[in-house]
Amino acid sequence: MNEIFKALADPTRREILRVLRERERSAGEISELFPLAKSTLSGHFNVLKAADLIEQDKRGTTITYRLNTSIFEEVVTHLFDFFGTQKPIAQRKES
Amino acid sequence: MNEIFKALADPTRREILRVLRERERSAGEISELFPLAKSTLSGHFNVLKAADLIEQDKRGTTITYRLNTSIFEEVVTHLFDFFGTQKPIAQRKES
DNA sequence: CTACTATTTCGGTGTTTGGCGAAATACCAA
DNA sequence: TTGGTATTTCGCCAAACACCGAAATAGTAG
Repeated sequence: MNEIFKALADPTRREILRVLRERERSAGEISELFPLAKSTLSGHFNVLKAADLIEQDKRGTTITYRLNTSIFEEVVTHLFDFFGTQKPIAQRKES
Repeated sequence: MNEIFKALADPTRREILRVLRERERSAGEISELFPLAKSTLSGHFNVLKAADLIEQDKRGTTITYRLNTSIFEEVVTHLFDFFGTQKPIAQRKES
């Protein structure tokens, strides 16, 4: 969960997710949309992958990235954990 | 929005939010729950305040923090913007 | 005013992060 | 194998971040 929030903290990575929302794209296609070095983008892909926010699949020398939408529910669930206005879901024993 | 995600990126800050979810607390009370210097926590409060995730109110020399739950909807809306599985909300002219 | 308590601000330190270009890897085609 | 394209990994650097303790601020009580 920590990795997800860390990944979402960077505006470039959020924009990558937005771009992938429309359709999957190769690393090269994505890099054309950003004024950043490919190596920099590659680093962002790694962070997003580690957070399980994107998935990759490779054909030939081309790597295609696609959004992992299933993670979305997890994030929302945790947000409820901070902000949910109803009574605690369960009594946490302390903290 | 950027400030919100940045604020949520740190585990200590997320834990502060969780603690404030139960009830509002003074800076001093919060600091007892964490193995960190008060000055460090104070820095975290500033970040959370800047992101509008918490509100403060001061009586005498005691400052009480409380969760701003209304921001929650905003965050979820933006998450939909990344992950929402339905058709694009609106055609963004480019990117 | 002095003393005390609650909290923040300041200056510093070590670590993490985002950026780059160059080199490495991987695959395909000639 | 040589060459070309797609992408990543590797140093490196500067900026941002989390943390601390000490000093400053602010309020209350004597």
